[in-house]
Amino acid sequence: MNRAGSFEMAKTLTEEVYDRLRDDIVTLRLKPGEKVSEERLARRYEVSRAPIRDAIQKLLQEELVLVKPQVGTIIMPLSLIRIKDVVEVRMLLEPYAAGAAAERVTDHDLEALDQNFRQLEQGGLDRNRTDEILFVTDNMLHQTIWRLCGNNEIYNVLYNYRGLVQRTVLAKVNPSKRVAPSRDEIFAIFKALQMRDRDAARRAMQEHVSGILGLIEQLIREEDAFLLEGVG
Amino acid sequence: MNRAGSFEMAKTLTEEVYDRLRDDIVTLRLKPGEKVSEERLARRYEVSRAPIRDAIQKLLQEELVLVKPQVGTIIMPLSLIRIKDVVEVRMLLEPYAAGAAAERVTDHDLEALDQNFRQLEQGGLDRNRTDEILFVTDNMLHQTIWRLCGNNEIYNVLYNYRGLVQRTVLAKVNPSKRVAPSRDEIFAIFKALQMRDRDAARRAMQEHVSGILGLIEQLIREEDAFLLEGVG
DNA sequence: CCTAACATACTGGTATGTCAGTTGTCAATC
DNA sequence: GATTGACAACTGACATACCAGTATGTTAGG
Repeated sequence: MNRAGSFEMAKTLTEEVYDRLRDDIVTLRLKPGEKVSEERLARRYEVSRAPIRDAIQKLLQEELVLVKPQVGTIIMPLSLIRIKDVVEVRMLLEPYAAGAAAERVTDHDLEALDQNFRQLEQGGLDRNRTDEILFVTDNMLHQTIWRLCGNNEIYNVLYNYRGLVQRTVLAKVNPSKRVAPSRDEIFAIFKALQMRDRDAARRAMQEHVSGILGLIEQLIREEDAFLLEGVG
Repeated sequence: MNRAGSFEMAKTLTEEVYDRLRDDIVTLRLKPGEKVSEERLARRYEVSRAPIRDAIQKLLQEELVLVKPQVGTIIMPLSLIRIKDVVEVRMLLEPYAAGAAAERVTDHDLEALDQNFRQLEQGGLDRNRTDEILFVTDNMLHQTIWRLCGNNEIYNVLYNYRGLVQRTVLAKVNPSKRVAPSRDEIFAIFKALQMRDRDAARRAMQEHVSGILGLIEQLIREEDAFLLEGVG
């Protein structure tokens, strides 16, 4: 059911609601901690409460919402600790996945990635556009690796996390700080894939996720400092 | 919402149905590939279709069932390939978890585990009873480690897999083959926890999961051989 | 005997109504 | 002024009814 098949049959309302709701959450149109209700959502999306309930069940599984019976449903608050846990899992899985993918990547996959990287290199674009391409490229690289690693469970686990990470990045990360290192990191991964070098791919991915983990840890420190400041 | 809190409030019907349905699946009372229907299940458990649907959503997330719209719902067929993927993920996560747990385990946790291991050692029990205790002990050891590893996401991922693994073991594994090595393996893990030895715990767990992986791979080979035989 | 149109039974998807539990309000009470 | 408790508003849990899509058996036509 995962790993988007070439083209989908007609989506059910549940799926449609799920997609829209999920997008509203990860793009922060629905804010962390915000209270929603099945009925209001039903009116908002102009469907009945049934598909809303089903969609919320799926979001519950991704832990993007929190349901308290008889009280309400809230958008899962951001938790840097939780994101740190997620990134730690990625740290354990993704280097292996990258290594496996290096041995399985096809020319077609490499070509698709190469197009994005060429856009990145030519430069001359304004900052926002560069960041956007970087974001898309990074995403594509990761998802390509998940898909190619030959282990569908790894794909599932990592795929399910993508919303959480994306939401955190949008909410907390000042893009300007992180662009340069990130670009070098993912480029190194791409190069390793091109050379079908398992070890190099593993190391490059390890480096990359370490970078993300370091960023998260720094954010946690900043948050702690802010909280202490508030008290003092 | 995970990590069973000390005592639960009144369960919702959905939770109750989920528990019963899940148990019926992992104990093979509902057989892999068997077709079920929301309405029949509703009659069987004497509830309406609503809680059945919610429960099925949860089982869908664990991939214990497969839902085809307008066609039916079937119990997820056993797939050794899939289990192999699952065990590979465990191979990447559990050694780390065991190492982390070794540094966090409390005397209370050790005492609880020790009780089980003492039962195993004294012997003099019939085979079935020994296997049962071994099974329980193994389960407790793993879940203790997941809980103690300090990373809730690792816990969640591994916890979600427990049904799939259990079902496969029940369906495919001839217990007599596997008892002795498994006992030594988990005992080594326990010892490492007792000594709070991170590296030893990691290695012992690696060994243990390797053993399981080897078992699965052997089962796959046997299945292939059987299929080829059928053709020849 | 085969094929294709059709009738039928069954499925999950969806809409809607009801219910019991929770929460916040606000007046009665101390 | 603080505490309490009745009450109204709102929530998700659950029941029920209906719908549209799918599979399958049946039959008319060749």
